[in-house]
Amino acid sequence: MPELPEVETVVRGLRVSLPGRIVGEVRFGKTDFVDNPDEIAEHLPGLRISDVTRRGKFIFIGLESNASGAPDATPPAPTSLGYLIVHLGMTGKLTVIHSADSVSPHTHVFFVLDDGHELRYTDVRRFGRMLFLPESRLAEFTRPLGKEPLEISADEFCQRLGSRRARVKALLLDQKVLGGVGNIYADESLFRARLHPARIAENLTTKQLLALHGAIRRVLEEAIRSRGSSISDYVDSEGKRGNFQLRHRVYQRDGKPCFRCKAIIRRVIVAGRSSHFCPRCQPPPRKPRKLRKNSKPQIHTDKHG
DNA sequence: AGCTCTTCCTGAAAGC
DNA sequence: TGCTTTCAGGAAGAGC
Repeated sequence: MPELPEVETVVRGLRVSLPGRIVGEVRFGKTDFVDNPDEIAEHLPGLRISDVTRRGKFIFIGLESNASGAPDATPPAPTSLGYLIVHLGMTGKLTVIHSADSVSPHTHVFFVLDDGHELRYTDVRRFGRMLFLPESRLAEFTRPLGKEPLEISADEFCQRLGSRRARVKALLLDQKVLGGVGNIYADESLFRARLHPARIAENLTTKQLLALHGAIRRVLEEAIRSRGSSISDYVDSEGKRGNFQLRHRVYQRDGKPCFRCKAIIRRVIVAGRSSHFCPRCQPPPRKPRKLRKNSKPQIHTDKHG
């Protein structure tokens, strides 16, 4: 499943071949995962791809006017007209291949390019999403998105999570809090920070939050260097698999011994997701005492000093 | 505010 | 062998 490192790997690959290309015909198979297929088919042909960027798990393919049409006059500066935005969901793939190459099953969108290639979107389960976003609505689209995990400062990370009463894993998965962390990297980060996924964020010490902030950074950076994790059938824009799955410490290792302490890795459901952890390295939160009618309200000591 | 449940979809794996 | 059932999961929405 593509998370930040996989999406980043795809984006870096697309960045090699897409910028400068002019979009030609757009063809669709199924469109139930596309917000505005008619707009895409109508507006994209003739536009030039300016760049490819990432926000969280979203891929932004920048589109500008093709200013090279007039042979005589000085071409006007290209203006950004908007973005083709793609979320790969669980099984989405974006690949650039020759138009003559065979079409893999479940390929639902074809963007013909001006150099004999096509940008194709393939998605078995169609949990992905695609839309054309005009420049004028960029802010509206990005406003609710969470901070980039590789850019958020330690201070802001501690503030964002430390004030929340939810389980820490639920917050890591919440794309309005952090953009790009999914189930794999949430589990791997929590293991490295030695925090149980069901810990309540508010109850973590500043030291623990800082450890988590650092763990997320290290895990994501290491995974990007490994070109992502290939669980099931993830491949990048050139069809190549990643390698980070070989370095997972807990994800999908339930029943196997912890690399650090040899305890058996366990799997539980937290925040509706399979969560893998070492019961010794990541001790569970203390069972909250059953509240009695006349029990005093619990006072948390201020951990921020 | 935050939890659980449901929905979307398909293929893999388990069950019979 | 072959059919049926179950499960997985990112995100959004409903209901509690």
